[in-house]
Amino acid sequence: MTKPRVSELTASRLSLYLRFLNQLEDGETAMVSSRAMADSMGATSAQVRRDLASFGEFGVRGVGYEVKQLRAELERILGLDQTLHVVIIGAGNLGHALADYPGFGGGGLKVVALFDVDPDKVGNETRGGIPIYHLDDLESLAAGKVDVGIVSVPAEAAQGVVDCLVAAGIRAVLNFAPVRPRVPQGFRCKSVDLTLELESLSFFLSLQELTEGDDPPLAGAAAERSAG
Amino acid sequence: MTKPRVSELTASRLSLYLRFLNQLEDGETAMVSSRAMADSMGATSAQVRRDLASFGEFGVRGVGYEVKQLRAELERILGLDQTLHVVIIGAGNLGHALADYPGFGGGGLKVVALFDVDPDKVGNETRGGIPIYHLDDLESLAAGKVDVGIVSVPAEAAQGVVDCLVAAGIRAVLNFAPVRPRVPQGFRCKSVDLTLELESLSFFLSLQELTEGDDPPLAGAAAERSAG
DNA sequence: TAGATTGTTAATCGATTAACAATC
DNA sequence: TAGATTGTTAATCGATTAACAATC
Repeated sequence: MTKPRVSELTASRLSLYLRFLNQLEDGETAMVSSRAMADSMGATSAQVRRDLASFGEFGVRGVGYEVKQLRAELERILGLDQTLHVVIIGAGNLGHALADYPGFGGGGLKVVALFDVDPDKVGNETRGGIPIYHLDDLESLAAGKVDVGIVSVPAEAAQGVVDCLVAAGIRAVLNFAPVRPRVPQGFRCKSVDLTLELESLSFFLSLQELTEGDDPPLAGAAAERSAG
Repeated sequence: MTKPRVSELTASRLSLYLRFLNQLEDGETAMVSSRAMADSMGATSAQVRRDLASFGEFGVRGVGYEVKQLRAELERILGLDQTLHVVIIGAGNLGHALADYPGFGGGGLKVVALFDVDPDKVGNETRGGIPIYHLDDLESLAAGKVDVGIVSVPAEAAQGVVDCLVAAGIRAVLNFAPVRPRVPQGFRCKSVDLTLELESLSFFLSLQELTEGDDPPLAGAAAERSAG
C-alpha cells in the first residue's frame, strides 16, 4: 500500500522525535510544531516535516501536530506498539550489562533470555533474573518467539553466532563484536563497533592537534605527554 | 599544511581499512589493491582510493599499496601511534563491561580509571584491576592526562557528567546514555544510543511485515504471536 | 609494449534545505 | 482577513561512483 522507501537516517530521527514527544507529554503540551521538534535536536523544521510526511499527513496546516496522536503514529511506525522479544548471545560482562540495561524496559523491548557455551554460566541467571541457556538450545527455544538477537561474544565467534540466529529465524541482529557479519537477504545486522567509535574519536583528536597548531586553547593530553 | 576536510563516514572507513590490513599482515601479503580492500568490506574501489587520496599519495600506479606502509600511514592518520588514555564515568554494569573490554587493549587505547559517585564503589577496582575514584576527584586526577571520557551513567546524569569531563579538559567523549549532551565548540561527543539502535531494528521488522504481506518466507515472531 | 592500478575529474546519486502554495 | 504552519516542489549540497589519463 504505502511504499516507504526511507533511509536509515530518517528512521533514527523518527526515534528521536518520539523521545522528544515523550518528554513533552509530562508537561501536558497539546500541540507541537515542526520547528519546536527541530530546535530540540538541532535539525531544520523542513527535515522534520519531510520525515513525517513520508509516512502520512499527521499535522494540521497552520496549527501543528497533536502530541498524543503523533506519538501514537510514531510508535506504530517504529513497531513499538508490539513488545519485541530479545535474546542476548554471550553472557560475559557486556551481555550481563545489556541484559539489565534499564533503557530497554520502556518502549516495548524485553530481554527474554541469554545464551552462552560456557557450562559454568549455563543454568544460572542474571542479577535481573533472566535465565542463561546453552547456545545449542537457541533454535528449539527461540524459533518463532524471538524478534531480535544481540551478539556480545568475541570477534572470532561472532559470525558463527549470527549464523545460529539466522537459522533460528531471527531476522534482526545487533552486533557488538568488532566485525561485519554477513547475513542473508531479508535479514538485518546492525553493528555497534566500540573499537571503531573510539578510533573515530582518536582521529578527531589528531585533527585537533594539527588544526590548533599555533594557539591551543586547551593543550591535548597526548600532545602534552609527548612534549613533557 | 594539509587541509583535511573529511567526513565522519570517511573516518570510519579508514578504521575498517586498517582493520583489514591488520588481518592481512599475518598472511605476509606485501601489496594490496584498492579493489581487494573494497571487496573485503563491500565498498567500491573508487571509494577506497578517494578516501586514501584525501590524505596523500600512498599507492603506486599500476602496482597498488604496500601493506606495511599503508598500515603505518593509517595508524598515524587515526592517531593510533599514540596511546590514548581513557576514563569511564559510571561504574555500573556497562562501565565494568567497557573497562574490561578486550577490544580496547589493542590499537593504542588504555582505560586508566573509572569514576562514580556511589561510596560503595569508590575505592574498589574492576576485576581487571582498574581503580574506581570519586567523580569529585576527576578534575584533579585527570587534568592534562586523559584524552577520552566514556559516559556510562543514567540518562538524567549524563549532561552533568559531560560538563565535568569538559571542565577537566577532556575533548573527546563517548556517551552511552540515551541523550544528546551539549558540548562546547572544539569538543566532541559521540553518542552510542542502544535504545535508538534497537528501535531502528524494530522499525526494520515492521517494514518487513508490511512489505512481505502476502508471501512471508519466514513469518515474523511478533506477527505470529499476534496472529496466534 | 601490454596489462594493471593509481589519483582525479566529471557525472550521478541521494539527502537536506529553502521557498511557497495550501490550509487552518 | 491576517498570521501561522503544514506538505511538497525545486534548488542546493555533499557523498559516491564511473571513467580515464597518468604511471608503473
